[in-house]
Amino acid sequence: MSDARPPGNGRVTIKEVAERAGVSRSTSSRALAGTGYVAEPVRQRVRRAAEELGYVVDATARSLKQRSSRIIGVLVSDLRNAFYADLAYGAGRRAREAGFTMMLVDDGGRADEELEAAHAFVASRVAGVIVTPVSDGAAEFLRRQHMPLVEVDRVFGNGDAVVIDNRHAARTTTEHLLSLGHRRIALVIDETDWTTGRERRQGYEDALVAAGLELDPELVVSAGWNADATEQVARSLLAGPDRPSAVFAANNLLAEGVWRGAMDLSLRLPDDLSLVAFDDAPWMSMVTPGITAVTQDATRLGAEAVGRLLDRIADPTSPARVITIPAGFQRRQSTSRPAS
Amino acid sequence: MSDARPPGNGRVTIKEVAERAGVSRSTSSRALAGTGYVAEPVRQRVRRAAEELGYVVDATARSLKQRSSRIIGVLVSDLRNAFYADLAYGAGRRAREAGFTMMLVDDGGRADEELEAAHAFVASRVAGVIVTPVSDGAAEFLRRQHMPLVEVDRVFGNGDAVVIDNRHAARTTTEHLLSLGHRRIALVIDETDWTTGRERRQGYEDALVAAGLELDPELVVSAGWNADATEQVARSLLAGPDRPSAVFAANNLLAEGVWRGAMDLSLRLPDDLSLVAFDDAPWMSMVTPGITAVTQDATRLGAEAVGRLLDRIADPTSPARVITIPAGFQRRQSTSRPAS
DNA sequence: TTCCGATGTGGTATCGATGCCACATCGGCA
DNA sequence: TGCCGATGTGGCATCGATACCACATCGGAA
Repeated sequence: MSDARPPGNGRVTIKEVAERAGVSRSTSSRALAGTGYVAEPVRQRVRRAAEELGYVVDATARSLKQRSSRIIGVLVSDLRNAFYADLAYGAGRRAREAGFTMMLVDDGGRADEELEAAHAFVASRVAGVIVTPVSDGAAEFLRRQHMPLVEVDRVFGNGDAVVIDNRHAARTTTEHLLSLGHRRIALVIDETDWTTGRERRQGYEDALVAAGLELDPELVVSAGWNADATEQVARSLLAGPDRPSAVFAANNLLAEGVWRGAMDLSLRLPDDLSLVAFDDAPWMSMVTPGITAVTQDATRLGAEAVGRLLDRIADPTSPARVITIPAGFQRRQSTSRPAS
Repeated sequence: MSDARPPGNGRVTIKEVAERAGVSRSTSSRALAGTGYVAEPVRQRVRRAAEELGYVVDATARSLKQRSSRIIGVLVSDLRNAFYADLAYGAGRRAREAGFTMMLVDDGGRADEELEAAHAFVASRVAGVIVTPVSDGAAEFLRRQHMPLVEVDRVFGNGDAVVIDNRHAARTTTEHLLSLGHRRIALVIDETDWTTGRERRQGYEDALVAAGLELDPELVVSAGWNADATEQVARSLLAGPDRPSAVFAANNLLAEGVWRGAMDLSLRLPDDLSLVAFDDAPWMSMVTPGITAVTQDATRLGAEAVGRLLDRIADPTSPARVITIPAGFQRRQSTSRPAS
């Protein structure tokens, strides 16, 4: 308990613990790390000595010797977005359960910062990395460095990944609108270069095609990265007389933008417009009417990714796996049959 | 660029870089780290050799030798709460600007996990720690280990800290309600053992006392940790005939609970009840009517904390400082003069 | 010409933990 | 008595980067 700072520097080392416990350094190491044989009374003595001296193992020294740390790198696009925050939460919790700590970096959706973060992870000799990729640069770099890697939510490479069943969820959601009687259904989406967007768009098209409808390119609108920009896009989409009777927003930020745009135009949900969002957010259950949404368990996504990563670390040669997690569906009041 | 794995293990070391560049290890180290003299052409050559070999410095070895890493530990209570996520975002960004990486742990508001995380930080020899403390255990432990430390949002010790001006903000907020004509103003609060809650309560009382009102203990209601529990508490608070005409909810979760409780009872804002929240959240600007709120710049809070921490690391002996950040106020439609 | 300062060399120590090895004890069992 | 297995010792090497030292070089200034 007392803070002892015997030699030059300051921190207690295992050598002092060993001396205090009256054993050798080897034995202390075994007793503390729990590897190899140690008689119970000796283990007790060592542990007590460590406690009394306030000894804390030097993970940098241990990592150097063992050539890997007990740290997992997590790389997300935007912590301020609840989706990523939840994902990081799930990843961190699962990692801690397994005795790992999380090193978290927010790359702001920028490829250069993503690569820089990957570099930092390798430098820190993390045991593995979870990433919601924005380009293939980081993943490629990490693979070249033989770093265990799991992509989450989106996938660029052909390694391990954990994703939502985007296509299927988008299809059934679109079918929900169709079954209500909608025929002009707009899709507001950000980025179709990514698997996430591509799959969601594909699910949307699957449903329309299956219903025998023509695909109208004008109804697929791409919007930017924040709610403000989307609000503008939504206003022009919804302003005309031939506006769609329903909008499917492909993520929570887009949904917010569309919702605000609709408010600006004094459109009433669901009478004037049906709205459904991919990815639930707290506000969707609080506004009136509540917004129907596809729910993604981001926390689980993060946890599963870490789980897969731990398996990968344990067995570096097993074949790559893509884990698909089903999405949920939360029907609320923002969707109903079209007015006319 | 090509991945070279010459010797036994796998990773490229500085020795190989030195050989390829045709210089000594000392010189390579200086060239790459940018410390000490190196002639420009030599630096170029070394950098190029490192690039070609895909060399990445081993931070564990460097940290061991230098007895400190370029990592900052950040310890928050709940990443799923936007306040902490924003705070972590700000901290991470500021840290990265300074060339540090963030090691993030969510302790779930539990003292035991907090202590465990502090232990992990010390083990990793992080350069310093930011914490939103839930007990004094972790902070005390870190101080005993001579770990640079900054407390954020709440403060337990008497070291460095960065906090919101809670008392003043709570006072002016309460005065806002008083000036509208409210006399029975309830305060729904979680925890008054913490400085945050204590200060907010004090600000609330300051305003009432200054207005010459009696303090009614029945109007100060303590609620739990999540919105669901708060909802129940709010319902019993708001059910009676002598219910308060205004509620001041001391954080965003409490506000959500009170809001839901009011909805359950079909109370209309602001006619039947005025509601104001400490800590703005996205939904507050989206519901109708919008919720008046004290705004805290959590991102700035995190950034300032890291800034203070870096100063502390640079100068371990300077006196402790508490940095107070002003809160903002966002008037919306949930507050108006009482009905009768 | 001489000397200086800037630059670079190689070798060695260091950081703290761990792993390994040859060797020492010791109690108990055949 | 002899030998085994369990346990522990103490010394030394290792992980990779960095710090430091005594020396070497070399171009240019005095």
